Amino acid sequence: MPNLPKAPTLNDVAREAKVSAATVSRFLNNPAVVAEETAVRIRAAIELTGYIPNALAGDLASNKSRMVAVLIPHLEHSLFNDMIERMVGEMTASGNNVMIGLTGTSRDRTDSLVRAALSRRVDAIISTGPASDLVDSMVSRSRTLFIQVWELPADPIGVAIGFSHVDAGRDIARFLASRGYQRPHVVTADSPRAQNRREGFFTEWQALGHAPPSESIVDMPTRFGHARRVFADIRRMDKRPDVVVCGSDHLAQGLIVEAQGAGLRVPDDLGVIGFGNNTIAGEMRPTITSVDVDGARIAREVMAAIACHQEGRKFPSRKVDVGFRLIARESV
Amino acid sequence: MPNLPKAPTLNDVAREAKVSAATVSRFLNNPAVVAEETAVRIRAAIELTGYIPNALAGDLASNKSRMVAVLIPHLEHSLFNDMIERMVGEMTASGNNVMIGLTGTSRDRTDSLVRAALSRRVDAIISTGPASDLVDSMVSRSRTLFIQVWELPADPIGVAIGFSHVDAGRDIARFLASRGYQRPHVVTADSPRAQNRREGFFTEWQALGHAPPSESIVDMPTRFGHARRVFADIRRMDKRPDVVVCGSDHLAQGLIVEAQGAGLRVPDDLGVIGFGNNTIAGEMRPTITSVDVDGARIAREVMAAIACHQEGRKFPSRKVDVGFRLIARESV
DNA sequence: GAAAATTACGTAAGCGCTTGCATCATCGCG
DNA sequence: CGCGATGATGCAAGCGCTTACGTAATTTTC
Repeated sequence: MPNLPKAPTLNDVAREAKVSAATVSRFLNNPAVVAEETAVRIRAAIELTGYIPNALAGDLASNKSRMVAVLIPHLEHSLFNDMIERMVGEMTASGNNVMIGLTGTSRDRTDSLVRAALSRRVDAIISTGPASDLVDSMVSRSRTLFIQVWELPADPIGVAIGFSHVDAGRDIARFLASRGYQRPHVVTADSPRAQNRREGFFTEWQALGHAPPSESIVDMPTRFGHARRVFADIRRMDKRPDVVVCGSDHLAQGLIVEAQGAGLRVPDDLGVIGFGNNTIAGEMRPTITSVDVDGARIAREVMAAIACHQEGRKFPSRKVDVGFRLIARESV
Repeated sequence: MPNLPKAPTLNDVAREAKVSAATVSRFLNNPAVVAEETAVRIRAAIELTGYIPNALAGDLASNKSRMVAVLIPHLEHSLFNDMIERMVGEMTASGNNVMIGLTGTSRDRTDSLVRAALSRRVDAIISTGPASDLVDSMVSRSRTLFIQVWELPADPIGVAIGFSHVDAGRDIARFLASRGYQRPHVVTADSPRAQNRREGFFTEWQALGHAPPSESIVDMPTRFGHARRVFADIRRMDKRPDVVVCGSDHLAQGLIVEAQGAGLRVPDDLGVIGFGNNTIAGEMRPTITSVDVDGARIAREVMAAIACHQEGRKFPSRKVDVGFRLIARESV
């Protein structure tokens, strides 16, 4: 850290270019409005001074931030990484910066991250988690757009872009029943979404005339490493399940490894179904049957919602159901 | 979006609490300096108005931002996620917000993300990638601390916290030689770090009197899915390798799956060694021999460097070598 | 009990930008 | 040729905070 004099400001550039600060500002934000010869001088001055605009000042003055906050539970083993990666990429491309927050499963942490985001006057907060009343009240007093993704709450705070996890659970149940499975074992993580899928599955499975499935609970996030314990649970049971319903493809992968390690063949001796359609689902041997969620679509809708919001228009719908697709592969 | 009147400001709170704005500001930044009875009134006023400080204004006035930018190539399949997750967690805990940037492998993207970060006057930029001259010049004119992690450039721009990838490659070579392997196959990604490890491996392997290893090149990031092609490469060779050196544990995992799928036993028929000591390395069957990098240590050092910088002290060293540990497990 | 130190708070000058309004040429057009 | 448009720029008032400095009241010290 050399002992720098002080970062050049708009005024320094203006003086150098022999124009007013206002003109430089206009040049920066909308080059078309300044005369070409002036623009040339300004460009030279910027080059010469090494000027980098102070976004803090700019955002304060213009009352907008071109920043978006993304709140997710985890980075490692996250079902959302693919979608997040897309969103972050597109946001950056459209000139927004992304502030990231890891909420874990703690409500307090979420609250304080929302507060921090609001404090920086982000244009939007994208959240994968449930929102507390506090979040609701903070957000609704603000000018920030709150976007919930990967689920569809009954009455979203701002905009929700996702799908019904209950329906996903239901469809998995139907699918397994159609394949003739008799004794599914359901692995559920301690998250609202996973609970919803479980509920959808259990309800439908029993509606189809079966006995309630056996189940295991794992903590968040649903990882590869949980497989060992889950598999042990299964081996200990009197009536062995014939298929395992997993909350993520990584867990499914783990189960396949465990099963094979124990000499079982997948799917012949034990079926395994994942969730999220992670790229590994199609790459594993056997390939993993999974539920695909169109992360790219979600990202696009999110971008559209943000664009609307930034331009002052209102996003057409408060809820966008992007659906899901069950992808049958080899593991079931 | 209700048509809100306008967010409450410090002045609104001050008026409500019947004190000056300065006092409220002091209360917010250093509660100890205001009298308790005043504090009570201020708290009530904040509660009543639903005031959320405007960090944009605060940061501008105080010329600090309590924001840190983290630049990584990818979110999916990243070797760094574990470290990043830790860092983000600690930063948030210490009151810093994190801006995230995905650089991919593009230098331009990196440059513009650095510019964006500087524009927001972040306190520090943490980067896992190589830094261009442009980055160097932008950063060194600024008051922002540039921290390179996971590697140790000869002459870091700011502070570097990492280890020698050449040494890691060398140690892997020694280890495999000591285990009696004869024909390693090296899988290298198109990244500077991976190249360094490759170089270290090749140099040492040949110094030990062996013929140069065979190799495959994969693109970034080094994923599970690359295994299929790499394994095909291997099967096509006249003299089959007896061990595969992978750039990540995910790739190693993929190779194990492929090898087993082809009826080979790991490690008896083919050894596999990973890199990064991801949690799956210890959970896979067989468990994966890998190189552990102490992400927690890196995160701590990063935090320390940032703390120093924010408090105006200088960080004791420009380079911190956190080393690495080869962890022998079952796959080799 | 007076001087010195301390505590609690207000005043006001910025921080570096944006933007509505005013100004002044220049230009088209009847 | 005169006048409203149009275009390019400057002026100056903020945006919502922080903080050096100053002041008045209270406490300490000898």
